[in-house]
Amino acid sequence: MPELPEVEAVCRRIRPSVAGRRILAARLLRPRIALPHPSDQLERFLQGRRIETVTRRAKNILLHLSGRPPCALHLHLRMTGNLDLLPDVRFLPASARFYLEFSGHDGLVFTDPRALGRIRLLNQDDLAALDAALGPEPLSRSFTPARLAAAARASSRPAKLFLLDQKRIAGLGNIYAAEALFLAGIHPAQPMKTLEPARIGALHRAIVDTLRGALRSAEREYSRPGTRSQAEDFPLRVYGREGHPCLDCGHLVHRVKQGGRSTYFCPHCQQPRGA
DNA sequence: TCGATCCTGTAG
DNA sequence: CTACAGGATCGA
Repeated sequence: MPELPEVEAVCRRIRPSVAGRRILAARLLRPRIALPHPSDQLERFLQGRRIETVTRRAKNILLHLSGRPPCALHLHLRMTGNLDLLPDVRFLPASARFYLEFSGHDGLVFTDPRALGRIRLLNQDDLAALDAALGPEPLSRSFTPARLAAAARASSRPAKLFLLDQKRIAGLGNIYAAEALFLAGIHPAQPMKTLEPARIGALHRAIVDTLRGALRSAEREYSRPGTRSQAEDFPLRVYGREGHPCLDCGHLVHRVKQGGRSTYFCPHCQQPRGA
């Protein structure tokens, strides 16, 4: 679930019910995800604090907390994490790994079947370091074609790996990186620095369009009861479609490994160009 | 810049 | 049984 659009949707969904609330109790059901914090210390630290605001940076969720030295609870959903509002924390889902309890037994739960997600406490320096380690937010004004072009010129990495690098662009993941490259007609192995300016422009547009579309879809999903597959609102054009005909040209979609992860692409619509 | 690793679940 | 999964980090 969690690339930038899904993480943003989670933030928007929980914000109204979480911002301004006081934490009556915190429980870490899987201590490992909060290392190196000792679980009892983390629970004690959170107890009694107030959540001021909920913000997002790339795929990172930040619950800014009240208290003397300003700090924040940093949540990363990784592959299968999620945050849900609970009417009553005495009834937890099976994949609950961590939760905060508010007044009246309602709460916020971190669920994660694979338990690859992470929770940490960040001070001001940590927050600044986190921000500094990340590239521009692709849905903000700071993400311009010129900035993308400048970063591209400086990198000989394959386009797909470039897009996954959070230091270059913050928040793209395996699915939407593949989708953006397909939209822009770029071969995933094409070295970034060999892309024509026009291609960079197309890629910039493709990234923004892909993320905007996915965000709208993710928001609608949360606002609607019942489980709908993402594909119903936001059909993926190449991701997961190995061996199926390309929706644009009919050639079969290929799957290759890059950086240990699957990349899907159309060999006809996304041909390597130039050097 | 790779591969292994952290975990659990699901599909083939 | 094996392969794979929307992520990131660490050590070689």
